[in-house]
Amino acid sequence: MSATIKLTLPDDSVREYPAGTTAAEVIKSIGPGLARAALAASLDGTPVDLGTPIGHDARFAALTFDSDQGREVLRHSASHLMAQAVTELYPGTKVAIGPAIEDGYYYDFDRETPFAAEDLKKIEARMAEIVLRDLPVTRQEMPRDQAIEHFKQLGETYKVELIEALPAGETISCYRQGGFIDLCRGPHVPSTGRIRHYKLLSVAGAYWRGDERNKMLQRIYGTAFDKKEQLDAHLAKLEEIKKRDHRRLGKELDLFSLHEELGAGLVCWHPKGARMRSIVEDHWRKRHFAGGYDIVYTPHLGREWVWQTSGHLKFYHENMYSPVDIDGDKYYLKPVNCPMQIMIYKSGHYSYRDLPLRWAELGTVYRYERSGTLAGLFRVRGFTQDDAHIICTPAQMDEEILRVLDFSLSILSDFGFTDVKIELSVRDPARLDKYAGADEMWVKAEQSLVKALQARGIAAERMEGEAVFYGPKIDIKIRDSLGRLWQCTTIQFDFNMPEKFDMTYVAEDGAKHRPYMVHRALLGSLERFFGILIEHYAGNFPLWLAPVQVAVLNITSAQGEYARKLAGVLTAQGFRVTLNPGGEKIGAKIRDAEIAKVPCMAIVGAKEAETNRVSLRRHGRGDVGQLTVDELVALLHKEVAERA
RNA sequence: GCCACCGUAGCUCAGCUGGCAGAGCAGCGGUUUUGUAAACCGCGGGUCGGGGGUUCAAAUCCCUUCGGUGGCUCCA
Repeated sequence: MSATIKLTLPDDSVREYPAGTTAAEVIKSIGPGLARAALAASLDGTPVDLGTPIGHDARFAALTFDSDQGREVLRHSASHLMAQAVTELYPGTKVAIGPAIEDGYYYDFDRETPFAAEDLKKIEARMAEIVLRDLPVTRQEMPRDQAIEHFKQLGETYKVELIEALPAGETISCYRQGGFIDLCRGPHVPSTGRIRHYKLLSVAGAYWRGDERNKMLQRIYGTAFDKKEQLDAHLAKLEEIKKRDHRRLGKELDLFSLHEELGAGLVCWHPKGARMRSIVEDHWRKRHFAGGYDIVYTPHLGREWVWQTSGHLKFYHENMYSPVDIDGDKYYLKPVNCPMQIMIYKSGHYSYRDLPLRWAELGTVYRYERSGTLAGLFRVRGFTQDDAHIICTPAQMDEEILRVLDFSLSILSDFGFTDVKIELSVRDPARLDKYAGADEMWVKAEQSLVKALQARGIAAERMEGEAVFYGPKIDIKIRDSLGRLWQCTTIQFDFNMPEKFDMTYVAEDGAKHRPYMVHRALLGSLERFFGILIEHYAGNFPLWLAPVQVAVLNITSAQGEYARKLAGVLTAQGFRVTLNPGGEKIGAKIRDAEIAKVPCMAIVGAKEAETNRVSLRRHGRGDVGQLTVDELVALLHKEVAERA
């Protein structure tokens, strides 16, 4: 080992230190501010403890909370802190795993009595104490056998199981803080005092290793931040998410309902929600016709033969409902639309000149989802997919994929979603045997998907092994106004159905060939998409989507006639208008309209009635001044057209 | 499906360790005619999610079932 080592910092500057200098000392030499912020360090990209002596040349970086790795270290340390508090408060509790996750961390515990909300407060208080103790967090390595023995003696059977799963001969690292020792790869913050701003959020059940055959453990979720403002902002965001919850807004704005008496996961669209849905559907249809699609309708159930042929009875049986008996035949509610559309295809003969076919459908499907997974509009048992199937020749494939990608992104942007994340899911190269369809088809299909993404300069994340068994796919996730990602669009090749149903077309050579088929759901499910829209806009819908666009409010009943006429003019212009001619004060009428989140309030008193004008008040913005009725109509038309 | 928690009027919620079901808003009937987020008075409304049990007595305790919430799991 040389006496000095060279460390390359992120700005590419190189500094020399005596060999064996610790990461903390290096950071201290860079600057006191950085030393205060540093949670751990990174050596050639690998995170290490601040106390690690450095013995060789390397790329070096301090890890602060600003980096993903730094955040992970702090939160992982917070999970250890929580586990220590729990084991101190409730002796005999076994600890399982406690990783950092997006936005926080959790730890799974095995304890007879469940944790109550009060327990979280107690645990938090104990965590605060341990922080004050400022216990050093130290790393300790031991051979595998010794580690197993050690945790056996502690009665930590889950840890023993974890270590046993590690390869033989591997050195096991543990981290100790005070009397608490945990199996852990690390790194961690140097002492418990370094964890300052944290909060326990919820308790939930979780199976050991995520397998429902295993014991149900108790998981406590928490989060941790480096600065108080960050934690406060995060908690404020959680509050905001609660406020925007589509289940709450759906009720408040009278958009939809679910009923115990009707059955779980079945949605009733109220007039206002249905109005919005019809606007979404109308736009969707208009764009599809303009985009070269035809629209089809198919039934809600079909005979056993269809589902046997498609393979759903074999592979998707758990998600399908029991059959209905019709004249002694079994009919199943459809969980997907494709077989029905294939029936349409099979009713004719197609030549290569007829392709590509682009068939879209708002098809209502029924899937059994386990009761615990149901959630508002996001996970239901009956929903309408905006499904489409593209049937094309190999030569048309590239163009069709590019076209459907452009089309999807364009429609998502119509609804205000321009920030998207795209994933390309391909085969698991290690398990090529578990996929349907010829190897050549997979290769070509994947090339089409890649080419389309490249043509648009889209950096998609490649997901090895995430393809469904019947074909590769592109998924588009949209980012909402709170930064959350929602998967909507999926563009999937299907090499299975054309085969199963023996779909063919006659090619230039006069022979029958197998067409390529692509499934595409764009908005996904109308129910779910509606839920996303509600939360994205927090119920403050843009004018073109708002179920009620204008509330006409007269100041006294003397303007009743003028108000009625105005409402009539706006309605005739195609706007959605309500009139509140009642005897309340204008303040009360305005309040009602504001609470209903109506985008425009047309307020008319004596002055307006005389001059054929209105006073326009915008939701959330207040009075924006007077304008003539014609000006109002023009303004509304313009705003609707812009979908602003 | 599993674990925890929850279910009281249309909505939001109060009702402590068992002792005659409450409030605000909404609704309805009046009065009020009002200038940018709540006028006033009055009235009606509940088998306390359903079923069973314990008890002299159950919204309250126990069992069961349905539904919801947070997770786990699954997602052709």
